[in-house]
This record gives sequence, structure tokens and C-alpha cells, in this order.
Amino acid sequence: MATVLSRRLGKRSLLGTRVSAPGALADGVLAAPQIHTVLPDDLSCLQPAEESSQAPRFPSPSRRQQVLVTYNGQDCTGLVEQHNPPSDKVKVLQPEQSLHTCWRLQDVPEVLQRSVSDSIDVPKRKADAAVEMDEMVAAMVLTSLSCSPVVQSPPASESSIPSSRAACDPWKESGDVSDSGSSTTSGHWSGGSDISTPSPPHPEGSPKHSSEALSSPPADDGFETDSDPFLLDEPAPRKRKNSVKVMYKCLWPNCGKVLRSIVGIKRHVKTQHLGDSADSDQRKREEDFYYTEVQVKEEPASEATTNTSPTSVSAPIIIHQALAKPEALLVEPPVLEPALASSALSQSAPSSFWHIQADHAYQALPSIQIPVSPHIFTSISWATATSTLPSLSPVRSRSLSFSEPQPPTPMLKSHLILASPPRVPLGTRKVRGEAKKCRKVYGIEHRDQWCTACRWKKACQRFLD
DNA sequence: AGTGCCGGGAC
DNA sequence: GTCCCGGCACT
Repeated sequence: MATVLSRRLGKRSLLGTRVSAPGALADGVLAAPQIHTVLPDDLSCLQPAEESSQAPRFPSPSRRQQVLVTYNGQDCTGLVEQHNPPSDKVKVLQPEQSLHTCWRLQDVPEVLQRSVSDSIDVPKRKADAAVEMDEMVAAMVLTSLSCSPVVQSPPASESSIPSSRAACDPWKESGDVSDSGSSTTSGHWSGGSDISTPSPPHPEGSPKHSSEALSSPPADDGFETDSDPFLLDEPAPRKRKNSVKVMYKCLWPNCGKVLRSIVGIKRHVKTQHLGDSADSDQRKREEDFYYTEVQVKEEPASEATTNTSPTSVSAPIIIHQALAKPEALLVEPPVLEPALASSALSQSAPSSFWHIQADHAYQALPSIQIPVSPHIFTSISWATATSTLPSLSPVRSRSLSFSEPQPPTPMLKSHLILASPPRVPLGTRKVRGEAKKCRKVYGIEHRDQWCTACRWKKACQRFLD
């Protein structure tokens, strides 16, 4: 558990860094008003300030960082030639344009810095940004809660593109939540990283489906793409292989939204930029004009977990799956009771324990104690517990039970380990509890009244500690 | 010594 | 799968 909570700091580099070029810097080297360097999952962050603005994105983890630059609406690659930490400037070479441009780093949400490598310093986040993030998190949670699991859960392949959500990056915030609550800290990631964290399963669905389901006009805010970060650490059930996924990016100035489906992007362009007027033919052509395909390389979760080796990049955009994000689970609404969800969010939530007890669960899983505290893992634990112990009757729950049936969610055993209380130090014998056991209560002479486990000299199931 | 229960064996 | 128990850890 503790290990899960401790998050690992990502190395710092351009990756995950938003750089910008303010109009007037002393040295006047800056060529464009604004560029962004973002994590792969931050597609929607791209918001060129002008038509001509450039947006370096998705730097590769390779030594000489490669970034994607949006130049006049076209993507081209650039190489980070040098980075000057004191001034936070980055020099980018765009071979295709034979351009050298300089950029300035701008602070970004923490989550974006998770998988960064080591060449560039990422400045701390500002406080007001944090507030914004808080709001975003809240909004995200609400949004998630209002969605059905099916709609909410996109196909596995999309898990790697929590782009738009990351745009403003609520995730980092949730990360903070699970941490200590200091959401203003910054650049500081101690993440549930190395270990694979539990993640809710998702019904498979076609991208089209989910994206269309989500893209009802008013709500067309790019959420289609975010499918979910939760999948990032999705374990075995879905074996993802490296593949290239086609996304659609809005080329409208100051937009840069990336969606999964053509329909979605068209609708986005139409509704957000062209106006939803009736003369469709013209509009239709314009829609086509204002989006472009981008290829997104997907990597298996396992690789992401280990923060992958910095191999060279072939695809323009690399969706670098973030490390397991516990916070992502936070927003796993279908299995969460709202109150619980909010408690997970709220750091002031009181601690308590759930006891799920089943007399004959012995040998399978005696009991599950789930610390309900500011820890995000609460929800995980519950999902895990219920999914692994389908036979448990809610009625037997001692202190807390959910009326909502849990969706069948296959989980890994390791998740259970994470979720279960540290009652049994691995490899050691369980510390004897205070509670009376059948033997004491009934005495040897009434052995027949003992619980089965006691009779078998197993851990007592009747008087749990 | 008494107790709790893990690990493993017998069926 | 159930049932039992040797033996260890802990009180």
C-alpha cells in the first residue's frame, strides 16, 4: 500500500512541458507566440494562439528530444537542440522548414510531467492553476458519475489517449488528492507508478460507439478522446499491442482538439467553429478542411509502467501511456457510491473500515478490510473485493454495504494485495488479534460450535479481529 | 502452557 | 473439494 502511495518522480524533460513564447522576450529570439509541448495524452492541450503559431508536441524520450510542431496547421517534427534551464528556453530545430526557433517553458499540470525524461526542468505550477485543476477534477468526476459504464468505458485501444482530459489535466490533481492534498506543489510526483495499480475493467466497445455516444453537441468538449486514463494500467484482460491509432485533430486556430472519430471531429468543427447552420453542403466541406488525421502510437500498458526505454520515434505522436494512475480509478463511477467517491476526493473524509465477512469464505478469502480514508484506493479496494468475492453477501457486511450491484469486474490478484489491509505482513505470520475466538468462547468441549475454520485450525471466521 | 493458524497431508 | 493436524509464532 505504502509503496503504491509513494509516487515516483518522473524525470524532467520537455516531455510533459508546455512551452510558450511570450511576445516579447528580452533577447527577441522567439519566433512564435506560443507553443506547447505536451504529453502524448494531452492532445487537446494544443492551442496555438494564432494560425501561424507552432506547437511542438510529443517529444520523444530519446536523447535529443523530438517534438511535433504544428506549423501553419501542419504537423512537422522538430528537434530540441538545446535547453536552457535558467531561462527555461528551448531551442527547436525544424528540419523541414530549416527553422530554428526558441521557446520558453511554461508551467504545466503535474501529471504531464510524469513520464518526462531528464533534459528539461519543469517549473512549478502556479497556485491559480491548481484551483482550476480542482474544478476540473470535480467536473470530471461528476461527468463520469453521470455516464453509464458502457459509455464511459471506451475500448482498450483508446486508453492511451486521455488527451482532452489531460488538456487541463485533472489527473494530476487527483494524484495530489491521493497524496497529501497539497495540490499546489508541483513537479513532484510520487506516483503509484512502478507497481501496477488496479484498474477497473471496461466493456469493450467500438470507438465509434463511445465517441458518438459522448458527443452530443452541447457536451462536445473533447471528452470523446479521453476514454480513460483508467485503462492505462489495465492489466491482462485486454492485451494491447503496439499499434497506431488514427485520431482526428481540429485545425481551427486556438483549438487543436483531438477526437477519436471523424463524426466527432466533424461535429466539433461544425458546432464549435462553423456554427450549426443549415446550409450543409458548404459546411460539410469546411468541416473536412478543419480537421486532420493524426496517428497515435499506442503502447502496451506494461511498457508504460516501466517508463519505457527511449527508443526512437517513428510516429509523429507517441501516446506514452502514463504510469498507473491511481487517481484514474477515482473517477471510476459506476462502481462507486457517490458518497464514497466524494469521500475519496475529499481529504477530510473520516477513516473507517469496511468489514466484509463471510463465514465460509475461509480458504478463499477470509475477510476484507478496506480502509476508507482519504486514500483513493478505497474505491479500488471495493471494486476488487466485490469482484473477487462474488459470493459474498452484502447482508453480511458489517459496517458498510452497497445497494448497487457491482459489475462483473475481473481483477488481478495483485490488486487485491494492494487493496487489502496490511494485516499480514508478507511472508510473516499474522499477528494475533485481540478478538476472542471460537475456542475461547465455546471451549474445547463445545468444539462443534466452533466455526469451521477454527475446527480446522484455520483462521477463525467468526470472530474476526 | 495456551492459543491461533499456516502449511500440508489424507481422503 | 472437505477435513484434519503437525508445528510454528505469539501471548
